[in-house]
Amino acid sequence: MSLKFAILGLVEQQGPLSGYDIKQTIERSIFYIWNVTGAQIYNALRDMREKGLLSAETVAQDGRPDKRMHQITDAGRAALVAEADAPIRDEALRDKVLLRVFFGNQADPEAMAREIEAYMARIHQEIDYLESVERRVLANPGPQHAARHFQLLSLRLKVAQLRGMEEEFRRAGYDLPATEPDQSNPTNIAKAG
Amino acid sequence: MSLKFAILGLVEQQGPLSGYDIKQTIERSIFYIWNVTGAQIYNALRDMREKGLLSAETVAQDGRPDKRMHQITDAGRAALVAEADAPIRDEALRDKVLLRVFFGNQADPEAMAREIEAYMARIHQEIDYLESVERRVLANPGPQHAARHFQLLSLRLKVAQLRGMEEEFRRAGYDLPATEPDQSNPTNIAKAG
DNA sequence: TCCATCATGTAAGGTGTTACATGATTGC
DNA sequence: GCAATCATGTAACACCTTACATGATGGA
Repeated sequence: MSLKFAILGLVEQQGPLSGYDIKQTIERSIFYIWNVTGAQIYNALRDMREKGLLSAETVAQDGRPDKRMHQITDAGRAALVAEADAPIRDEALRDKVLLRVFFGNQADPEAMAREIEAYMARIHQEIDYLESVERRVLANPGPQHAARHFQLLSLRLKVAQLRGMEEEFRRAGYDLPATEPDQSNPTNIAKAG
Repeated sequence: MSLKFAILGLVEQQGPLSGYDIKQTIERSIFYIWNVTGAQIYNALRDMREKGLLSAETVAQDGRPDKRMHQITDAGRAALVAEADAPIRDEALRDKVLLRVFFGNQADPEAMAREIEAYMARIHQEIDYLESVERRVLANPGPQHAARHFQLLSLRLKVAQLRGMEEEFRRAGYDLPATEPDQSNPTNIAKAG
């Protein structure tokens, strides 16, 4: 349901979108929360059209392939609000990185330390990048108060998690490897995996 | 692979275990990292027996059903070490709670605030509980230095994430609802969902 | 010439969730 | 008498990943 919830939310907020647009939008907005592949989106869209949550219109373009622009329907809006109003459940925990840390004694000790430090470097870059996203959101006012509030909150929650981990790794004696900062094209944790 | 990695790690460290034992062990040790159902474990065990990663022996008991005790094989140990030595990849992000926060503007504002505060209360209890686990681990020395180091590290990383979120919710103006502390049977985030 | 971008999809396989089924013992 | 604990499993479905397939345009 979560992927469909995300798609409904994005289509509701950003007008008509193609599958391709949705992929791009996710990579610009909720990449730090929810990761998707193209195949997943096209499958979800077919399903949602069949269930009447979205309506689609094929648009011909010249020099480019046709695209199917999706709009949210009344049923879709109802499904979106129903999900948004449902109680927040604690999600099933599944953290591969923490699992690897837990069984870190099974690995070669020096290799493990290097892996952890490389991971710290990626966390560090991800924090920098999310903060640049935050500044961008703040710089662009726009009228939707509530949408911005929750968008910023989720962003800051994610940053807070990452910062917490970074500090904890430091406390345990691990160090960031020295690197020159690269502002132009920050490695994106969401993409790298 | 992660579930199988976890099972290999536990069977390696805790000697022969039945499917039921593995479930109990997970609930006592890595519940905050990896959540499983019984069905999943029995399916994984069948698979791993067929692939020769585990060997099993059926043990008859009186007054209780038979059980199949599993031991790690050489092939299993090789698979465990191979996974442990593989590079740590950034996992595919999938956080239902942050997704709900991101689209929080689609919900009723007061209901949303209540949901968030209820969630904060669960985070708070989870932190308390994980800290009690940490104290238990510290109180019980045992000879396995490396195992303990990584176990404590993963525990503290998780606590650091939760603390980070708690602070961030507070900064955003959300408050923990007042409750009397219940030490006897802390609500377990891993289980509640 | 080759790669990236735009644009949509199928197919196969892996993983996870939920519901169901069985059946004895122990404690309230 | 009923619920919980011990113990194992199947079946159906939902969801995610990976690989494959097509094909035009525009820039280095």
